[in-house]
Order: sequence, then structure tokens, then C-alpha cells
Amino acid sequence: MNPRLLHDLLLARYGPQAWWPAEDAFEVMAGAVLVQNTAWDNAARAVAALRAGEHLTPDRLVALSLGQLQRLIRPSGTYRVKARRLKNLALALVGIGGIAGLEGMSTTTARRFLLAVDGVGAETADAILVYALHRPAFVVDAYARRLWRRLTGSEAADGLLREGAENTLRTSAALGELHALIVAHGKQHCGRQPRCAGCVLRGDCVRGQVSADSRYSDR
DNA sequence: CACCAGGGTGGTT
DNA sequence: AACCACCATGGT
Repeated sequence: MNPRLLHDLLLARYGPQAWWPAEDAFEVMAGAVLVQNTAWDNAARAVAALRAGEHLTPDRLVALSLGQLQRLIRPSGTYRVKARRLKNLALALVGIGGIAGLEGMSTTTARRFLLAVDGVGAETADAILVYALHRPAFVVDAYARRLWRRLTGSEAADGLLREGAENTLRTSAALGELHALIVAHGKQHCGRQPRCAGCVLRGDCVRGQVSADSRYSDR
């Protein structure tokens, strides 16, 4: 399965996703926590509330009481958990001198730093790396695993999927677009019919856009 | 009414 | 290492 081919086919079908419009890096980071297991519209309400109160910096967020923070982000769901996680992240950033401290790190160092925050797992860390810091990182999520499974018929460790994509595409723009496209494809398309998720590569759902012989090409 | 959404953690087997 | 309950709101 070639990530570049997948990127090109999905892009041709769904178009540019213009994902994660945010005013600054910390807004992306907060959004990445708030969207965990949550529909984006609900996370966006919480982000808007934080923005409206001008709380979207590490220092301002740390200054909020837990109760105030919980009240502001309530529409995003699991708000007691997320309030704690946002504070953990903001506090960790304050500890390294703010966003600049994170931007000064190499991508692998930044990734370790983010993963050390209680409440930031691999998916959230990679989303922050690619969408907030514009690093070449690929977000492996449930859609990507399912697509891989259906295209190849086998399982693969998250790390292998991630490195495969990162080693092939190499730019944050392409890797961020690929993840967004996979999500767009995964949610809008054939949610739980096992035979359908691979249609973009098989060419059988695409109405003449994709030739049927452009399917497998192992990396 | 059930089920899901741009997950992660902590506990149990 | 593989499961599992839990978190909790808003939309369909």
C-alpha cells in the first residue's frame, strides 16, 4: 500500500480538506485534546468559548480554576477529564518557556515531550506535531487502521503505519492532508460495510476516475 | 431509544 | 500483551 498513491486518489475524490483552521499553535493543541473521542463541532464550541475569554495561551489557561475551565469546555464532553488534560498540557508548556520551547525541539524530542503529558496519547501528539508545529508526522487513527486492514487484509502496528507514511510523504502538508482525507473517506463513506472501504484503490466506487489496475504497490 | 464522534487512562485477566 | 469500563456532551 503506497501512501502517496492513496493520498493522490483520495485527494482527487474528496478535494483538499483545509483541516484545522486555527489562529495559532496553542489553539490547535487545545483543540486536539478537546476533540478526543468527540465530534469536531462539539470540540469547536469549547475552543470558541476559550477563545472568547482569551484563555488560549498556556499561561492564561493555567491561571483558570479547574471549575471555570470545566464550565467553559463542557460542550466537548468528558469535560472533567479534558479540563485536567488541558491543564497538564498547558503546565508542561509553561515549564519549557511556552510554545517556543516546543518549537525549538526536534520532532522526535517534541513527540516524547508531548507523550509524557498525562492525557496526550499517540494520536493527539501526532496531531499536534503535524497541525500545530507543521512537522512531518502522520496521525494513525481508527479510520487509518481500518483502511489498512481492508486494503491489505492484515494488521500492522501503529508505528509501522506511521513510519511508512512519514517515510514516503515527508512533508507536514502532505501528511496532514492524508490524515484528513482518510477521515473524510472513513466517515462519509461506507462506514461499516467491510467490502467498501477499499473502493478508492480498487476503483469500483469511483465512477471512472480511477483505473482498476492502479491498486497494489507495496512500499 | 441506541449509537457515534478527529482517544486516553487505569485496572483486570 | 489483550481486553475492558469509564469518561459525558450533542447530533442522528
